[in-house]
Amino acid sequence: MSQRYDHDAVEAKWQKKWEEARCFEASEDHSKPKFYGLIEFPYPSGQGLHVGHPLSNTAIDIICRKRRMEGYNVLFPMGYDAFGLPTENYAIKTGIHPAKVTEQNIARFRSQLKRLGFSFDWSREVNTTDPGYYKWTQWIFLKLFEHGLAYKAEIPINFCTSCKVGLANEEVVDGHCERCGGEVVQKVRSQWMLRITAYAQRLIDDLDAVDFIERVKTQQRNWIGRSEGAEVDFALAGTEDKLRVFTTRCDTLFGATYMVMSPEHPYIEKYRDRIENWAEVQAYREAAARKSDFERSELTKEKTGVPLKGLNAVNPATGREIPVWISDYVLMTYGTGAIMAVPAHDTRDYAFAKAFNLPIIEVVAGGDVEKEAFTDCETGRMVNSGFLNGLEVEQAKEKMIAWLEEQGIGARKVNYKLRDWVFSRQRYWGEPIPLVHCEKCGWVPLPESELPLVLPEIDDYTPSDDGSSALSRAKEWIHTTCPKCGGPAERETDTMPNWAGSSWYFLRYCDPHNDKEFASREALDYWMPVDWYNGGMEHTTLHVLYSRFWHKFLYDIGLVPTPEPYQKRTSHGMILGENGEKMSKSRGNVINPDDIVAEMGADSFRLYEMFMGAFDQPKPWSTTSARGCRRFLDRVWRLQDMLSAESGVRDDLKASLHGMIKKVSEDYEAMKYNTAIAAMMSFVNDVYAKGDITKEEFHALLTLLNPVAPHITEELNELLGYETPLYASTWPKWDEAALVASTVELGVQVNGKVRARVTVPAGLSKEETETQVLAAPEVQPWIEGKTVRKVIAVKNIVNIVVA
RNA sequence: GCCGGAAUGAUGGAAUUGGCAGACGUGACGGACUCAAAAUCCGUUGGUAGCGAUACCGUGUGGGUUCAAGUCCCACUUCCGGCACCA
Repeated sequence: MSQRYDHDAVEAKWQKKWEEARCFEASEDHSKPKFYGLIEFPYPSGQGLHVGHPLSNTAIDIICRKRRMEGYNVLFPMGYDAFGLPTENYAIKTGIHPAKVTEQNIARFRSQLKRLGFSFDWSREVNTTDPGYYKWTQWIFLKLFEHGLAYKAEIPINFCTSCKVGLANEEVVDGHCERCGGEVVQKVRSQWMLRITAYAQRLIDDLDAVDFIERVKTQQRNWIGRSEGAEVDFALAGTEDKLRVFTTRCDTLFGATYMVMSPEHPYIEKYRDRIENWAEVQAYREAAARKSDFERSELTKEKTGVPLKGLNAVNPATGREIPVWISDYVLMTYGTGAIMAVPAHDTRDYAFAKAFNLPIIEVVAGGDVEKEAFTDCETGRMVNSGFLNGLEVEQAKEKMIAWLEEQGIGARKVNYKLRDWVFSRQRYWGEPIPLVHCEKCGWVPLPESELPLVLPEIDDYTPSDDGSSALSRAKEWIHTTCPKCGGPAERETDTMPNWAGSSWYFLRYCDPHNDKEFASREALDYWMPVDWYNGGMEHTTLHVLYSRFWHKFLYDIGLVPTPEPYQKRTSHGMILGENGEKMSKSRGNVINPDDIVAEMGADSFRLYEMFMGAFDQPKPWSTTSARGCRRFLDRVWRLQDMLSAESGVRDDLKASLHGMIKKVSEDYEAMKYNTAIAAMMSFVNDVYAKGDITKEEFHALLTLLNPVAPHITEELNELLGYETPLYASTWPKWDEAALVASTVELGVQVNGKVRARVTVPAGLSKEETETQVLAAPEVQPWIEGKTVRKVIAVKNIVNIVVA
């Protein structure tokens, strides 16, 4: 009898062996085909790993282990995205330097990850807070600056009142800070911005060339929010000025009965003297300024606004004067900050017109504008619209654009919802922005020789009361000389957001110890692009979009070989608590991976996470189900007591074995890990029913199971007497011929209902099958005395239609 | 409101993409082993009726297409994600 399966001993043994053999380190032999598998490097929080990390990691670990067995040179690296607020907040509280906290947290993460047996290439570990790494983050920033893609702007930013830090739009969730949940308000600050909008169209277009799961593509497209339309100039009566608007419905121009400007529109100040109700206007603007973007958009109900008395616009289509209003439903940050209002065909304009009794003119027939706005573009026909009358909406748009261009008062225009990326953080624990401000020369980049610009040692990490970072108090560090003129200059005290280091880390993995370049061109040519990248959906509009943008920029300036960083992007579903709710400390339903590993071992844990359900769907945790996975590994372990005296693959197991090889091979590739594992369970059940297994059959099973449960399978492989460890073995191939059984059981339907089963020899033609089935005794009771109208034989089904 | 995803036994989930619904696991029940328990092994387990073979019903709801629908079409309901006054 074999010994009991002792997961601790087995797993420790093999983890040590792998480390000593360095068998998962990527080779620099560039003649072999490569595979670059990637998972999002974790933020090393104080809490350690949660159950979601191993889900993503195991999924790609399986693919990487399989690829190695298929002969690929595999790069599967790991690192830490370690700049960020929780560490800094902890430092503020305790006074311990964030670098020190980071180091401790990384040590914990590393040991947890090693305990789970992932086949990472640990020799390539990166850490975004290491000056040797962030030197290159700063370097790339300088390249962006050099090419005009980094600029400083006075803009209203999202400001978290609790973190005292500016946030990108992507980091604001329901008017609250994504990280701490604090209230977010608008604050005007001078901020570094990255011109991601310059890449908006390419970020959409190039999605066609990559293999991302569809929901990632759609979500990115929606976030970028392309919309096609036209810009149109409306003359302001009695002035030389034009009020420019953006519209997607220029076909409805004849129906524009008033205009609305955002309360921040510069024309309001400009025409202050003409505005007769200035006090009222000013009061409205002040009230709007006090509201955050969130408040302004949250209360979708009541429309508010004030007319600008004394200022009228002229509808260029009708020549009529129409009033100009201001309202906070028009955003200064989109389009031109002003709109033409067509209440008959826009629901917001309709609500506004109803609230303030403004005229509603129908210009697209087909709805009932007495009741509601008619916004359908498919069925309507133009009316009350001069030269557009009778046209369909799409035709009318084209004709209107042509007319506008001819008149010189408008043009085709594409707008995007995507905004430029607010890149400054008023925080200590981030990459310093390597620029200095000189009175004479303005913003001057540091020369490359001065990189990395290292964070200075300070005692107090708290942001300053004026909202600037703790760095603003490091006077010695701040005061420097201008690299250009040698005069006195000051360093930038804002740091980069934590998305900076993660925007290019996959490049560093290709050549992580290079101190001359961020990565050698040779390494990049060989390894890039990432072949398969798995990560969370929450990063779709943040990290994935940002890193695509950086990568495209680096491609444009000739530093990387591919226009896209990731060839394939997949995403896992969230693991919920046992009660089906999201895991959280406050709900008290958090599962700690350490506990599970201690109880049943890393292999069982990995196996369970892969077996739980569809990889991309959310699914609840169940510790009892996890124990079922442990039970399966116990059954596999005991197969060593069931070794047959025979050898080779026996005929009666051949179909079952090859079926399993095929199923597992294909299902791994499709991330259908749950059904792959079910197939192996079925095979083991077959073996138990049969009573014994040969060494060769067992070895095939172990090879297939190895990517999911690497430790136990290596141990059994060794116990079986195989000298080559599984990690150095070859992935098995299935034999299609072996899959064909000698007989097939057909389900026989009569009028669509299964009535009988008939076993016939395999490989019969359709006609022969039909003849045999109609003659089969099991079928007779159902067709006797009836007319057989039709017989359909498909796959394993024969349907007989009788009357 | 818009864009995605989902709804299948007590339960997590399968179903070769139109072809025998419920694979595999959990739980439950029964049996074997044991002085006993645990562990293990072997069964049973969608519902209703029947001793039974069997019959009828059954994939959120209502219609439809088809020899055949969990799968396709139309109209809904509920839940989960994302976006949201984007002109």
